[in-house]
Amino acid sequence: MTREIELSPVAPYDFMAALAYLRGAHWAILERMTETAYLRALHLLGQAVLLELRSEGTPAQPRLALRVTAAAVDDALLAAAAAHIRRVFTLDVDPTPFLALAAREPIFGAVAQDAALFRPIIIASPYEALLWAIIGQQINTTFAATLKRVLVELAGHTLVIDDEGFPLLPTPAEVAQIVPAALRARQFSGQKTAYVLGVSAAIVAGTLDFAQLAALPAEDAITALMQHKGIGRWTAECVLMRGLGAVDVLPAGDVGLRAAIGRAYALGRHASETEVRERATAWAGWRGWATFYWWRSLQLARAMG
DNA sequence: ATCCAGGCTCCTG
DNA sequence: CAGGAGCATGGA
Repeated sequence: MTREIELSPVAPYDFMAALAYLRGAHWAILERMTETAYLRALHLLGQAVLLELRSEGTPAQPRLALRVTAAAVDDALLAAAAAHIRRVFTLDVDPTPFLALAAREPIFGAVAQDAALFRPIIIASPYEALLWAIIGQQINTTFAATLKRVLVELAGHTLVIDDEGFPLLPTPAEVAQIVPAALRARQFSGQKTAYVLGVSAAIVAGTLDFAQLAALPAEDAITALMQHKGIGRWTAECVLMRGLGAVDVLPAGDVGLRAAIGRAYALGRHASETEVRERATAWAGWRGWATFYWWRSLQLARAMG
């Protein structure tokens, strides 16, 4: 069964720019981008659902059409799907104050050049953001994408719609049941194996609860996340920023962020964590958004070869 | 081959 | 409390 709903982003909004970003994002292995559409299968309200998003407007007058396909699509599911897409694509956030910050500084202004048309994209769930952060610890993002695929292959299911298969991220319960040796045999280190299985079991047990964390001030949520083995400050900050959409969380120790800033400001080396924090005072209130555009500058550099 | 990747834990001093 | 080893693998 398929139903459709229309979404109106805060204008202006360029959906094609969002698609282009997603095509080059290593973490986006469950998303399928065609010329004009974004497709993604996920669990919503306990159901496996396929979302298909395409543009029906212009950047100046943006309108997006969302098709929701599942065994049964009631009003609640349709509303949940719309809310999900609005959150993931930050359709409801007015970027005006951020644009004012970016315009004050030529170098960052260039990095965030198209922020007027294209806003940060959030990972589909806090759990997926947490998996991506743990997997990505200390390894390059290409290899991290390989490991994420392994997790999906080992424990995930496939949603089949009209003879087409769409991979689903395994649930915490499904991941928690993976035998450690299976991950070790597929290039996971012993530590990553323990961390991924441990946090998944904690979610099943209820000792790690994203709904509770989302209600806390960012710094409290970071502290709470860091109580779990395998979650340091960087991982906690990534979960808030990429999974919960925290607009002002800055992973100042991040190697990629330090590299991007070092290069943009011609330091001839990585910026130090302290230097990142100092620069970031200029983006106060929007440091999470700033990080998104810095990271994307690395993605664009990669695409240039 | 060597160094570095969108780090974390544990152990020293 | 700061600093460093070990983890495991791939890409440049």
